[in-house]
Amino acid sequence: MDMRSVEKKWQEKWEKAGMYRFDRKDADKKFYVLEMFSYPSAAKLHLGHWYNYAPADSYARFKRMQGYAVFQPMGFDAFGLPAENYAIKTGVHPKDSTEQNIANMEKTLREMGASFDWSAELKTCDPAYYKWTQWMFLQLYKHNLAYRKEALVNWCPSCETVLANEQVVNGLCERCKSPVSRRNMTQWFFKITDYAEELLSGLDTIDWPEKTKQMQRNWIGKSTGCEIIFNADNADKDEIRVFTTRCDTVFGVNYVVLAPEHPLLRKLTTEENRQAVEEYIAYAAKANDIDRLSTSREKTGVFTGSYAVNPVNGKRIPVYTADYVLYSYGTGAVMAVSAHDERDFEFAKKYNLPVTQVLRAKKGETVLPYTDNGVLVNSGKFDGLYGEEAREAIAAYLTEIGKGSKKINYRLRDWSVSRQRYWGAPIPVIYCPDCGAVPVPEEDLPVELPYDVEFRPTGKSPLASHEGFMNCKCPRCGKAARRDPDTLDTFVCSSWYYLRYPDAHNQNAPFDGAFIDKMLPVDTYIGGAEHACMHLLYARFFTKALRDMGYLHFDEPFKRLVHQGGILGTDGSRMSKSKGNVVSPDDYVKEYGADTFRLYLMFAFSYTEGGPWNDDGIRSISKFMERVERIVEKAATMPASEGKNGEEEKELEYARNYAIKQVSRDFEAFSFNTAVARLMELTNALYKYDGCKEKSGAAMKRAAEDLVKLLAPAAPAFCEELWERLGHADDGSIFNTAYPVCDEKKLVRDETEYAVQINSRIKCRMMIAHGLSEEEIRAAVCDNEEIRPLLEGKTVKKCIVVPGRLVNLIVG
RNA sequence: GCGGAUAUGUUGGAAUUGGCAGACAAGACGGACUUAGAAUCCGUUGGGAAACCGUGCAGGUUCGAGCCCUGUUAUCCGCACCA
Repeated sequence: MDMRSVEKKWQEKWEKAGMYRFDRKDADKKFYVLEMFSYPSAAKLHLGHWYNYAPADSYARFKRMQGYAVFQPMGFDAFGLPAENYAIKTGVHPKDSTEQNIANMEKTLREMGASFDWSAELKTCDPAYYKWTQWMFLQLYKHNLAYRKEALVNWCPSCETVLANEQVVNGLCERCKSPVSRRNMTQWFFKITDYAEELLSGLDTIDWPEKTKQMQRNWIGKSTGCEIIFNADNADKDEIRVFTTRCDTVFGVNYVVLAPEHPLLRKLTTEENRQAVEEYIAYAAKANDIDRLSTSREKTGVFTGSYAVNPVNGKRIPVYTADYVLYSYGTGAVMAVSAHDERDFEFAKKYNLPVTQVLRAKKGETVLPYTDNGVLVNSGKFDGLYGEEAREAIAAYLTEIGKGSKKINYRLRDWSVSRQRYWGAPIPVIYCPDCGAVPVPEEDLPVELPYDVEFRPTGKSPLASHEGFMNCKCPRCGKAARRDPDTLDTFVCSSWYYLRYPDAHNQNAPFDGAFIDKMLPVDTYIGGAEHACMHLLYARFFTKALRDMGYLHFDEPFKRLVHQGGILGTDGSRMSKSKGNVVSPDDYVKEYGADTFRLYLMFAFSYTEGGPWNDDGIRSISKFMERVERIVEKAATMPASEGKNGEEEKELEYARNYAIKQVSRDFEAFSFNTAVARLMELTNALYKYDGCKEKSGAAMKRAAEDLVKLLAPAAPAFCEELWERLGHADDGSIFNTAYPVCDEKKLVRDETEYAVQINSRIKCRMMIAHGLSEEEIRAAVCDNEEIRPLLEGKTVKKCIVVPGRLVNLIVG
């Protein structure tokens, strides 16, 4: 078969018939399959795109044949740094290069033969789309979920922009790998922390890979403990609040530590210590995140000269500052219990601070630092209590004396969304000298991104130097005002796109609420695991926030999530231009056709595992398809007479029904490689049957038709063509026919081969008729001519029968 | 350091979740057809002469373990001074 022209023929037919266009009337039997949309970074699809989209499309086609009204849209996450960096390098405007890339990618995506509903296509850089991204910002602002504050932010000196915490990897910029430094800037934040608890508990309600859920749990980082107030021993009795999960050790506090950024630090520093503390603050600010994050880094710190009072025993303890305490977590201050915390212990040893033991091991020796649960000692009336019980009692006591209370802390921090870059959605806020920050009125949206902007980085936002953009009137008082020169993090754009697709052309709202409630959640979402703590968390946050605003009525955006594995270079490492191990799909597609390539991708890897690229088997897939074509051709031309339903025909029927059952199951589980294997078996069975003397054309055709149907999701154009040759030219498309259903009765054979074991060792195999009782099976086995001699002079103590599998005789 | 995953023939990978390990392929070898074969079809293919032995390694539970438990090693991924 000439794959290229057959593919073209069917792709045009599908297009013309509008086959994959979702009909709103079908919303009650909808099945929303979504693949993560892609960034239009390259002119062509790379192997990763194919591996993500092609098998996922096969899954969508499978659901369609099962009778669902499948909605499978595609679009482009079109804003972002790479286009801008490319522009800086080459001078090509981001809008132009992005549009060019999108046009090219659309073309190849169509050539892939995927059943996307292109009528719902969206591009995040389109004003018709980002108008609503800006609208989202305004809603969050209106509901106190967006706020502006001066904050220490992650700053990438090379990209000259702020990065979200999630975009900092090991202290390096996720994109350009330069060391990230910290800067104080006024930024917009989304209050994702308001949803910390629900983002955590909601994970138990969704069908996601356990690994990904665990990553989100760790990222949210819930920890239950106690906030305790240590009053400074000064005139103001300043309150130093610390967070601890181990309030059972509070009698053993040896000192208190403030993070170098802590607001109380300068106030508590005495004159004679001022110079040392100032130097330390400067030292800590300079240390970049790589140094700071290293656990092996030696602990440093300086004494402030001040003291604080331990609320439980009145002890006067020194106040230090040290950068092993993070300002961004908890209260930015900790109580140090040298005897029962490794870090505090190390610090105390280094600076010769006392170590007060307040816990002892229940059994055996207590070696300091002792950090496990222990029995309290030197803790006044709490002596003798243990672990959780001790913590409860002390927390109650602290509450009683007004010096603390139970507290839950999260590691999750608010999401910083301002970016000092050009190629993104402008933040819809105006700064008026009199009114301050004023949101742009909804009717004035979108705030359009101007084209003629100097985007070479200067450390300032490129938009800041565009006077036409910046100058405006205050929407409140009408005075001259300035726009926010920053753009939104592109993750904002991708946090709600799945809500836009079903209603992609709505001009009056981001989506029709009633319709979206019918179409969402996404039934199956497919994409890479690298988004675990970013996109997938942000999208959940947006859904929950919009729900609480009343715009939609479901709790989670993605019911089921599947990650495709990564395809590595032939050398086993990640594909990259610098390593020169990039595999291009184009040549394979040109030589074998898209269907063959798709089928190979499904067969050669375990979908969720991926692995190093290897094209050894692609010829065999091509051979397999030719084999299918030949046998289908043969079945199509045979006279369709019924046969005598002999043994051979029963075997073929068995193979046909077995394939139906297994392939359905495997597709549902994204176990495509085994599904293809079962189809190869069915093909082999057809050839075997074809070799028989007495064969029935009808049985042959039945098997061939089901083979083509089962294979159709994986090789769509190829199977359309075969379906037509099987005499269904008038039916339209194979994808409008019903998926085969397994007849369980055909899977029951008259006899089954059992393995026969004596004392768990296999001795022989024998055929046992279907429907015998365990007693009858036992009798048959004992009477077997190979088994009988082995039982002589022994008694059978026990007989284990596993139906359809084996019999195990325990003899003594 | 913490958390998660993975480890199976020469190779990619299966194993109905505790029941015949190695499905389906690739590769190799042999045969048929052929002037020819990189086409097609059909065999063989974990080790061992055999009893038997074989799922990273060492134990355990069980009639029975690739699968469960304990320990251990290697690789990958995520988090990492989170108080």
